[in-house]
Amino acid sequence: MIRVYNTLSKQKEDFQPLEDGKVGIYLCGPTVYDKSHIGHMVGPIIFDTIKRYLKYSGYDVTWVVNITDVDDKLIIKSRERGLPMDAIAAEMTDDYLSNLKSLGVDQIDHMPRATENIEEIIQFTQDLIDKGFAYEADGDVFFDVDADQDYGKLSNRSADAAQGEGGQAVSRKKSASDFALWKSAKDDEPSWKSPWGKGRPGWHIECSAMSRRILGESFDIHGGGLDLVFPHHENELAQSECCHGKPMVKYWMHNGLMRAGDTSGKVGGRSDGEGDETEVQATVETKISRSKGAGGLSSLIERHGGERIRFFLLRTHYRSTIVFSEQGLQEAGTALEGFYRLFERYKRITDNCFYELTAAPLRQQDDEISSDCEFLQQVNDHRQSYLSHMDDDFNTGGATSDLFDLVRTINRFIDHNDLEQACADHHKDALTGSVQTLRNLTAILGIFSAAPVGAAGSNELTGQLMELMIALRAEARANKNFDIADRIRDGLEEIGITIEDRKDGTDWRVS
RNA sequence: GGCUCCGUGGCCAAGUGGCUAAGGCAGCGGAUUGCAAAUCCGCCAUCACCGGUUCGAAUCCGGUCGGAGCCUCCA
Repeated sequence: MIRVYNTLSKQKEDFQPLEDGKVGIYLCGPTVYDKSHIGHMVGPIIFDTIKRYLKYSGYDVTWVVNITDVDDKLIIKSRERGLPMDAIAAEMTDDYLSNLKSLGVDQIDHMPRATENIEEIIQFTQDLIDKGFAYEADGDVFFDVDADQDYGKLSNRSADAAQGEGGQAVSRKKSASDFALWKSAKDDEPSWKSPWGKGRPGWHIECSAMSRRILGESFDIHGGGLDLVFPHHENELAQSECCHGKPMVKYWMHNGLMRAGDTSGKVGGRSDGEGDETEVQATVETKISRSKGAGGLSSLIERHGGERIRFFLLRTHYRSTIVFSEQGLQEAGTALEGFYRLFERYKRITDNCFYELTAAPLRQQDDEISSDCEFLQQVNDHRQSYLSHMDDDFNTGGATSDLFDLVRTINRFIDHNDLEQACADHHKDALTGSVQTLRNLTAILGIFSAAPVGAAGSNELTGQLMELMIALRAEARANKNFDIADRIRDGLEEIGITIEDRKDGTDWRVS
């Protein structure tokens, strides 16, 4: 039984979708006014993993991530850069999508844009007016918080404690906590025709409208960053439930926020203030979106690779705060090396490529692996532990530790039976079975779908040169000329190539 | 001020009432190696502090200290 922490009830609940076997997930995506930073990727990566796990558990999952492409910030950006709003939105959406791709997020089924759902949004707003939960004021439409008895139940806030947006709108609102469903537009602002004049949607209404269109009036999971609980999700919930008279979402899931905690200055950074050297030493941790120099996600991906970043995020439970640091990323990379080494051993022994293995689509099929072989028994124990971690509110941190256990178990099996020397058929079968299990479990996390770049021969010329170097070194070693042999090895190490001697030959890799 | 959450070894991080407190990184010792690398084996914590509940708590309750988020745009 999968259990899920629900922000609404503040506790873990048994996961039971509204419709048997089917799951609808809506995740709040970005407002595309600027390039994405790593904090924007936490939600997509964890929900990508959650969807994979739910699929593996037998559910038919529909996952929606919206793109907010109309909003005050976009309008401001558009003025600053002298470009139309939709051009900026298109540029930033491309950036977002390419980041998702690099990080292996490929499970999204729908990515609706606010501007493509204006009709739906207007309809939704009209419904709320008709039902007495919203009112028009001078071209603006506001949600009437006082009309909603339940307002505040998600973020545990009373209506009057929840002061809405201020500014010019404030005078037209009946209550300070009322929020805009529709905003009237000035002449130079992007706008759409509506029953209340030209205008644009408010921030929250698009999610209510688009989730209804794609997932229905009630759906299973709504996700987003912890910072969206109030006001965004509180208001979405209010709109939808007042409009439909039934619960909008069964499980509200919120991921922890990422903070910058690095003093290296490259990606992390400090929150504010000028600060001299001594201050920089005292690491200031801040929410990424508020820290300076938080951008540069694409350069981060270039330097570390998407897999490392994904693994780094998945090693922590999704609800906890993640402190971002270069060091943490580096460590994640080192930890990943152990897997790569095992895949190489597997290839040497069986001549099969781990990355080409097809992951078992379903947990049930996978359950059938039982054996009286002690080794496979241990493999299965680790698998069971992995699954119970994932069942427990998608505890990817605990699950990854089972993966390390699994790797060690397999390595031990290879060592104890000297499989790299000679591998009998029954050993080969056992090894293959265990590696297949590893494939199945890592596929759920969305890692190891392809060989890491630069892990083997980067190009033909390098390969040929390395062959020559290794041959020369082998000759030196055969002649017990270890000074030369070591000089070659040390020299290569200096330029980032690691040499591994084994009984039947020498391997190399870019480290 | 109101509302949440967190504080586990040098660092990261599972565990949320009961076997000897997972795992990763770093470190140390050993096997292996010409020496390395890789791999394997072994070593390295009583859970911020104080008090309480309990036969029994890192895990529940109260307090103290420290940190974070939301209450304004925010993944």
